[in-house]
Amino acid sequence: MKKQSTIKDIAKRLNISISTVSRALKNAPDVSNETKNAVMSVAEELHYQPNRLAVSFRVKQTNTIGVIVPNLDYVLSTMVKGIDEVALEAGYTVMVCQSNESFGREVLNTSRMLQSLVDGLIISVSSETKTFDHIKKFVERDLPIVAFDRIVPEIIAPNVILDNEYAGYLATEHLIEQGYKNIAILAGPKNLGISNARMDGYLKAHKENNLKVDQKNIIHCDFNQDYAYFATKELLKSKNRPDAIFTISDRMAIGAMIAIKERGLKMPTDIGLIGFNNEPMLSLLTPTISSIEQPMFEIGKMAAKIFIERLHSEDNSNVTTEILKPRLIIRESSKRKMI
Amino acid sequence: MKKQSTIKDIAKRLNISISTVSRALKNAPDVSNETKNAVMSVAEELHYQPNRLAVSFRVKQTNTIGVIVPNLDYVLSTMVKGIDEVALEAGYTVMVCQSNESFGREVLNTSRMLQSLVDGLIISVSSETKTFDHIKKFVERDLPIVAFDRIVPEIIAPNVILDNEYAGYLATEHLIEQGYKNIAILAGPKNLGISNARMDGYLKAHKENNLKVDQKNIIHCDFNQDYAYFATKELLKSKNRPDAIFTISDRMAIGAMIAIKERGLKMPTDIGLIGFNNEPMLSLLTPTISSIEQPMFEIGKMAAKIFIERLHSEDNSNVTTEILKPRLIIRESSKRKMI
DNA sequence: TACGTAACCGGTAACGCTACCGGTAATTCC
DNA sequence: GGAATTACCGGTAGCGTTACCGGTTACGTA
Repeated sequence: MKKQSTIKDIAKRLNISISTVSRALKNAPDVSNETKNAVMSVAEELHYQPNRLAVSFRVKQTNTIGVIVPNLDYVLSTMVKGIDEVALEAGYTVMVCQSNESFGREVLNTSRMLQSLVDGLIISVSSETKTFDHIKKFVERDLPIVAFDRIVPEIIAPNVILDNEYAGYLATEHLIEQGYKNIAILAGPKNLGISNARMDGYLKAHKENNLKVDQKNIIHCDFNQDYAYFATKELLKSKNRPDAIFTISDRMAIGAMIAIKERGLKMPTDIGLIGFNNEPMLSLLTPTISSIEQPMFEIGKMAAKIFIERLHSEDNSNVTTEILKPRLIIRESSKRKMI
Repeated sequence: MKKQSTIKDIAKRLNISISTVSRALKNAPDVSNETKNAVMSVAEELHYQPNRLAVSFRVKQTNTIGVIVPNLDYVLSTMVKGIDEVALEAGYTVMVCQSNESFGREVLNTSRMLQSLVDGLIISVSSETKTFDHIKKFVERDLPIVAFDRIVPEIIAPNVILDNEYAGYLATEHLIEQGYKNIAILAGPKNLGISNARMDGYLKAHKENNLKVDQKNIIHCDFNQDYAYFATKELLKSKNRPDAIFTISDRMAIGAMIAIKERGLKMPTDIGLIGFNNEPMLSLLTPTISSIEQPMFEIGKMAAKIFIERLHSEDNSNVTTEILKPRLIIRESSKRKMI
């Protein structure tokens, strides 16, 4: 381990005090330009790199922001890229950790980060997360938190999320408008907020169109292709089989698609299908699959923006929820009306 | 900012010295069990959390390992998950940064990390990276480095990579074995190691089978669906059009597929196609597309394993290159021989 | 001439923790 | 019974940096 040069070295070299060097380095007003220049050039010469650890320790600020996500799939990794974008811009380093959808892992990550490693947290909670004590610890320490994608109780932290209800509404409304009348929804786990909100939109669209909802058309299953496959298979067996399916993720849509094809049904004529997230592959399948697109990058940027605002403001009592709008992407799988 | 309790608080509470508390907390042998228990319980009571920043500063070790990747696509994010896995296991925190394939961003990230934030670096360099001074700085400071996925000159750091030449060989050999004779390759940028290695395998397979390579069948283009699409379109126009295409990424395979379909050619009869990475969507396309699978998770784990070994060993002069084997996944797009 | 005021700069403490040295009391050994 | 060993524990320095409080010099101003 070669010795890193410090401000002390610079001071010794110039026969000035370390405090002057420190001030010169940060361009303080009470240092003459002459000494500033001298310091700068010696710093250059010695390849001086400030020891961020020492600084952070001293000023109790790390200038890094912790990001915890359940995984790094298409959606989340794009959101993280958004966070990265504005964080870097603002001079912060981002520390990304994955919880792997595990509550324990999430708690571990938060507690490690809490040990003075980060100035705050931007988090998308795992699907297992039901309690929020680990997050409250940040609040108690007055460290800003913002939640994104997956919601967290508002008392605890501001949220940046998609308008999931509207998204569900949009998808369902589109199917109804295309003449589908017996629409099933492959929802996520029963108590997952993100899933329920999308289902609310589904219900709302039915109500507005005076269609009644068959409870058998509401399927709760895991966010997962295989589950969706089996669920769809079951659905299609029933005598009053649905004529359209709305899945709350594209992966689930794929599972549904496979079951539909196996059954020999044609999309969109026999049955309609619409997914969620608009992953790029959807336009490559036959038929191409409709989906709901969310502004992932913007959600990430917004989360980081709010985070940094809170970091710089004294009063963080106002906890807001930022809701971004989705967009409906119509493709072959759900478009049976010709214009 | 509520005051965090420190070992000083614990010491005061028990009327013992801070050094004893420090030792008790880390279960040192020269502290009686009695005081250890007392310390532990008071620590619990005060919600004591060690200040990792102070510790890291003091012992000049952060216990975090920096990871820099060009992006977080399917392949890289799985590799990162592998790194995460063994790092967490070994008690390290992982700090992931994206360079967005930008050299400038990569340098920025490395230099920030170098400011005593990490104990070393696991990196997959950006495609723009041609010089390695920013990485050498780690070496100069005796901080371990390991490169993965994208290779780095061996003098600088050990590598963990796929056997790209063998992968290229495997794909090409398979196409030849299926009776294709005029095989094109959509390679990456001209000076990208990863791409050239795969091309070497392509050449080797030809040589071994006494097929000569038509230079017009070697196309260099960006790692990108659109480029691949246009390149393929051109290829298919030529009078002696290829009867098979090997692309060095799945995204490129998709681009090629679209061009092939547009041209009205059937896979695998008219033309064969094989991609690279085995992204999950390939099995959903019609036809399903063959590909080369790399052990992503294992590469990540291996990189982290080697990294940690180097962290703990004194002598890091032996710089190795770990080469993992790919696997050929045969699907419809390239299988025209019935058995 | 005396004094106020900039303009600079230096000294020191402190952040929380650990490493090291040294000390005391109790126990063991010949 | 004296020396050596063991089992604990305390004091202190210091990691690199910044914040704070002073101090010195030079220059105006009355």
